[in-house]
Amino acid sequence: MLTKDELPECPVATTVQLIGSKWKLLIMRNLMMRPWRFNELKKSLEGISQKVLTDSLRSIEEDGLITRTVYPEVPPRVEYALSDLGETMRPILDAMQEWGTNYKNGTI
Amino acid sequence: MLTKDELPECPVATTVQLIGSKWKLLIMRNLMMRPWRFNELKKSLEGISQKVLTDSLRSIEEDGLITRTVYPEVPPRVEYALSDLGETMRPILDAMQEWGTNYKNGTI
DNA sequence: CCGAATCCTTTTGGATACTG
DNA sequence: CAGTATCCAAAAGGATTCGG
Repeated sequence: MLTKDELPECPVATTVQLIGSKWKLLIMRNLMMRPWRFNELKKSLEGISQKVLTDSLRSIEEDGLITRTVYPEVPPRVEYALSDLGETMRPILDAMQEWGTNYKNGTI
Repeated sequence: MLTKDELPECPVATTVQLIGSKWKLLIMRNLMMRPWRFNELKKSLEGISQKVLTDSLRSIEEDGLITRTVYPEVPPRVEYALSDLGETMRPILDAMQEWGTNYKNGTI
């Protein structure tokens, strides 16, 4: 979570600070559907390395956007899910999804 | 402008490909208000270097999101403005602005 | 004023090997 | 399965200089 003195003046800049990068946005897009396991995310996000995925997940977890649940099984199972805060970002992802759809359609 | 075979399947990925980076989003946020001059943008975007600003502007210009107009004066004046396509991204930036506002307010 | 070009540092990220 | 650790290559980014 960002502390108060790290928050930029502009609200957009605040948002950008949390999810203004390629992989974080794509991870959030996935988690908008349902919880995902680590390797599931890795397969889905074509081209991402394990390191980058781990780092990205840690970062947005620290920012309180997602939760990480470890199920003590063998083999281990770890699930990533949206937090309540992360859920509030849905309108942003929806807007991006709609724009991308129209763009590909040639509607715009 | 992206060609058809460069477009990813997911609409969000398409959008991310165009504006999924810190500075591009902040540039678009500014241009949502009105056209801006180069040095004006540079002053507004605290911490950006001339090179990064130039590169970012070229990139989103090539993608058709903004226009670049050179006024043949002395000293030269160059204005960057939203294209019609760029204008259609307003809902995305609006969603980010609203989220950032609520986040800073502690409303969420 | 608005860059392009160059050089150089810093950061990011991929590959691999290893672990509970 | 879900990581961590290490090393190294690639890319991004800063500083500076120069030009129309």
